[in-house]
Amino acid sequence: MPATSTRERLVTEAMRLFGEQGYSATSIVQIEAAAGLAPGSGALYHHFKSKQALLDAGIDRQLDRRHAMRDIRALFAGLGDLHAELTMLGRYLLSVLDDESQLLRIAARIPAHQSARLTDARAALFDGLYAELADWITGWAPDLKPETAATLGALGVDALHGRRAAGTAFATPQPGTADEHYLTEWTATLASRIESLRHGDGQ
Amino acid sequence: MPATSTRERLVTEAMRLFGEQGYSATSIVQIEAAAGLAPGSGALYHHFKSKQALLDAGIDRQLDRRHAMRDIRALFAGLGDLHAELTMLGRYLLSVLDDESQLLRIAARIPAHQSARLTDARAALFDGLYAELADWITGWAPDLKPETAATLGALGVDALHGRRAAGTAFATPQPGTADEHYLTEWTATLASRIESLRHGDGQ
DNA sequence: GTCTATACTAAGATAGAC
DNA sequence: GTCTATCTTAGTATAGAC
Repeated sequence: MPATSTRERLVTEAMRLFGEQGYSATSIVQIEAAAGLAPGSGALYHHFKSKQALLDAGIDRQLDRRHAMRDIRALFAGLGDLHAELTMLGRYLLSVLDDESQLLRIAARIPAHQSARLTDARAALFDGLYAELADWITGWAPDLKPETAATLGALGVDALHGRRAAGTAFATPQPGTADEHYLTEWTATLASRIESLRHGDGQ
Repeated sequence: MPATSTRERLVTEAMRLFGEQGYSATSIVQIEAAAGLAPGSGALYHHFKSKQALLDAGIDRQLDRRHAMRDIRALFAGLGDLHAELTMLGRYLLSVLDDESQLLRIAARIPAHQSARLTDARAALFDGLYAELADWITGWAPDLKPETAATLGALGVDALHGRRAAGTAFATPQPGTADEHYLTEWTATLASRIESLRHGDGQ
């Protein structure tokens, strides 16, 4: 990490501290200190108009990263095996949730009305993940009612998110020990439901 | 609601405001005003030593309520039909999450280290719900490895929690329109998995 | 761009009259 | 137990020297 700009360091440290302590509980002084500036000097304000503007910059940076990661999903289409593809899809969904865990942690702690940008970023993430799983399910059970596929997609993503939400309260990304067990059961459960829907179609 | 004590009103209003705005974003002045005391008077401090003590009292009150609700689960044991029992169990789990939504909302917004009592209350709730679903599953598939039952129990509860977590960011308890669809799919998915585990036992 | 110093505001908590 | 008034601390943000 050679020669990052002060502005960049401020965003990085601010988002880290927001994630650990919450937005309002993190002071400008702390952020300045963490970024290597003199704590208490208003040096931060030469880069950002306000604390809110700093948060907005952090959100935008995360959104940029999110866009840069698009179209990875195509990588594991076409294995031809429902169970194998679903396993990879589950792993992928979990990794996305981990990439976004900082933003999710911050969003979870801020009252919804306080930052529309943050609320929107969170909603867009989940809408995307719901749709991703639902689309994949539809590919394997084309005659499924769109509503059923959407609900099952939401259920699958919600389960993974719920799994992370407990650890999301803490700052540490959580050990992956039991992750594999969970993911195995997740795959088996969804696969079982999808299989039964493929035969009893129209549902 | 006749003649509630000032102390009781303070706890009620404080927990409501903590849930809506977060703990640190809610001021003593606001709480006093909401409870019908003169805003800015230290009148609150005749009932509670500090803001933290007020939160603790709110948590304890919720824990008391939780204990008072125990042993309802026995009500829907013994219908004899897996699908029917699971539907009722799902509805019950959702209702518990709704009863606890205020506390969960508050807990989600407070850094974990700031209130061990709150973190513990949250963990105890989920441990209880995980075990409740896992036990029921074990009743229908006795030969299941305890670990598998536990994982599937966690998955089921996590899915319901994830479903509520989106709405949990907001203060409103969320309309129940799509709840039935979700619960129907939840039941079908878990039932499908349990059925398959009953036959391919030992797993 | 970063520093020292400080203005301004709001919060948690206390003292003492009634 | 509740009030008015106030102490103390901490946070956001700004001004001006370097």
